[in-house]
Amino acid sequence: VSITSKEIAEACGVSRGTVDRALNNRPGINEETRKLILETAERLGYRPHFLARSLAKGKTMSIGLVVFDLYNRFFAQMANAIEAAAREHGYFVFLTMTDKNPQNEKDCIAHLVDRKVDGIILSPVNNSEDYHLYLQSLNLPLVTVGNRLSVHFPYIGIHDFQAMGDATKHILSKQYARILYISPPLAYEGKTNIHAQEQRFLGFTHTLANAVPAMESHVIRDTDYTTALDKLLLGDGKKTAILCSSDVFALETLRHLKEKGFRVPEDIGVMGFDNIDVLKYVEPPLATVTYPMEEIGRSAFEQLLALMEGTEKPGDIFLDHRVICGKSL
Amino acid sequence: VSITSKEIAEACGVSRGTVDRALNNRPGINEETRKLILETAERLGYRPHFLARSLAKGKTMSIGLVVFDLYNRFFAQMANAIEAAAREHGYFVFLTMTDKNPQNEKDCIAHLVDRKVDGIILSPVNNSEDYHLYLQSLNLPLVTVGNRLSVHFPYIGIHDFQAMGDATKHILSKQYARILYISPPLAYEGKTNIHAQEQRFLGFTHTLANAVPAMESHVIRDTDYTTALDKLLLGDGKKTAILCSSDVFALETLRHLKEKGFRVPEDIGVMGFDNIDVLKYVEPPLATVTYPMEEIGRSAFEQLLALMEGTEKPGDIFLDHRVICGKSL
DNA sequence: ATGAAAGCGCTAACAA
DNA sequence: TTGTTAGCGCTTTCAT
Repeated sequence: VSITSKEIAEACGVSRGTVDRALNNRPGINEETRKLILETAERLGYRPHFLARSLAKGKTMSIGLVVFDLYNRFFAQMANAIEAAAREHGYFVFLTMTDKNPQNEKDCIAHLVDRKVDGIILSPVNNSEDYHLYLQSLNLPLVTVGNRLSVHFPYIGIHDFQAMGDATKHILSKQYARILYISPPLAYEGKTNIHAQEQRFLGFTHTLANAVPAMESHVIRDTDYTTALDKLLLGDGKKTAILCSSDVFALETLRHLKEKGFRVPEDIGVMGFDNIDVLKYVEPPLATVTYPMEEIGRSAFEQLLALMEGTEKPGDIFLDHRVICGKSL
Repeated sequence: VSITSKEIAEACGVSRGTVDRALNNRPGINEETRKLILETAERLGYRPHFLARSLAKGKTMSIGLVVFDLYNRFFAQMANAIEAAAREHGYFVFLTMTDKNPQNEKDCIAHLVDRKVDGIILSPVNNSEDYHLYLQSLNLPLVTVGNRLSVHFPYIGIHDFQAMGDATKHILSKQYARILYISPPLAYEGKTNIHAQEQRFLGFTHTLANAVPAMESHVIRDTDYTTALDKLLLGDGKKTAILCSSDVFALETLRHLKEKGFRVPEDIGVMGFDNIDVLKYVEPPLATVTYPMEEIGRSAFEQLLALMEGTEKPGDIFLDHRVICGKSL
């Protein structure tokens, strides 16, 4: 049904080689013939066959994106930026999702490799030694986001350690008597990749350890963290701030506190992390840490591009973060 | 670097044809040879070359997804569901975004066609007569979501007309003296596809026209709708309900009202539409209309699959919606 | 049951 | 400047 370069060749009375030269403006061809060929191609509505070209050149001009899911605002926004950057450069994006399931991630990667993508942007949930040996063995340009995997793959993100440290300092600067840190359960510790969350946690403990004067603190990593929270809030009327390792926890905490009749910030302070876009509709404005999600996406693609083109040796990129005060502290 | 079927053939001392028969369990091959070939393939770590297969078979096992962007919760959730459904069936998804720009949409479609996707799920922003003639001329399986395009392409969604009618009735059943309808500006009317929004609007006006007793109403379609809103809320103390054509408007309205010192629902009622997932963190719980976004995604893929496989004649699918009362009315 | 050969549509190296 | 040829890796038809 569709026009091939061979038909153009016949229509112009030249060879396919010549047609190819004209179509891809390669040297070694008469201007006249080139014009003729280009015109006929136009007239016939010629469209190059991508698969055939890819097969011949060994490049597909497509990349794979592997994320947890798109319910997560971070991934949705980042994917958005990646797609935009990619298409600007002629690349298309295969979207795949793992639902945080390590096996799914392996399958996704395997499929993307089978489809001969030119590169992969991965938000890893896997973490084992074997795993990144496997990835290296693929010999495929790959950059990571969301969670660090190993020094062998560029990582684009922020300094989570410092960022959470800054958040902690921000709370320390206020008049609180104790601080609770809420973080996802570590049930999967060691099994799945939670590098970013770990860094945040370390940033918190490190900053707190050096705080003068020292401040009382508790860490909640239970799956059912609201129950754990209730227990801690019972009894003494110590002025408490709750620092959450991500906005989603902070929002749920906020909701939970309201239900329990606590006022924020009068009775209890709450701070999140990520500055997801829905915060603008939440009352009171949540204190949080912001960073450019779109830019992470864009940079990730650009680093991948550098790897794919082999022009420069790409490394990690750390973007700036900033504390947003809000009115919840 | 990678093993081809030819190498397997040589290793087994058979022809490529035989290898193919074994690999794709086709009839006409000795069980012994098949086993031998399968084992060698396994041993050598053979992986079929997707591009080559696609080129030969004319099928790529990939589909294109064309949406506005992923900031929109509807698209993010739907894309999530589509990817899951697709991969379950062995299809991969090319993600492309239009930013509501008609030209971008055309480019996206053109690129997807060039890449020989087997089908497309489109959330159209274009609307012209020429346009769907063009799409038809592609002769490619295509289903639409988000906005209806033409009767020639299956549409998966809800009955927006009835749904907004139900929302209107819900408000009518409460003790309000007037109702304001907030909808996106119609600056683009006729230029871009706003079918869903139109249906909602019609559902509103139709229901209101038949209301007994009649109720005062105003429609706000200004770009700067908060200013328009302020004007209407000045003066008479008529008990007012604000019905928004989507949750995002409702959330912004909510925020605006709070700033102005209005209490919701005591002073003014607010209702949204879509039940986006962030509503669970908003205070007061917003009255809205809910419908299964994931199911739309899944159904869209299934309809597309039916089209691609040519098994059955797919048609439109309308999923159920439901009013959620919330506490904002 | 197996092999041979012709494609799918494009690219690239080598001749002319 | 142009044509020829040999791939890219897999599928499929037709012989054997």
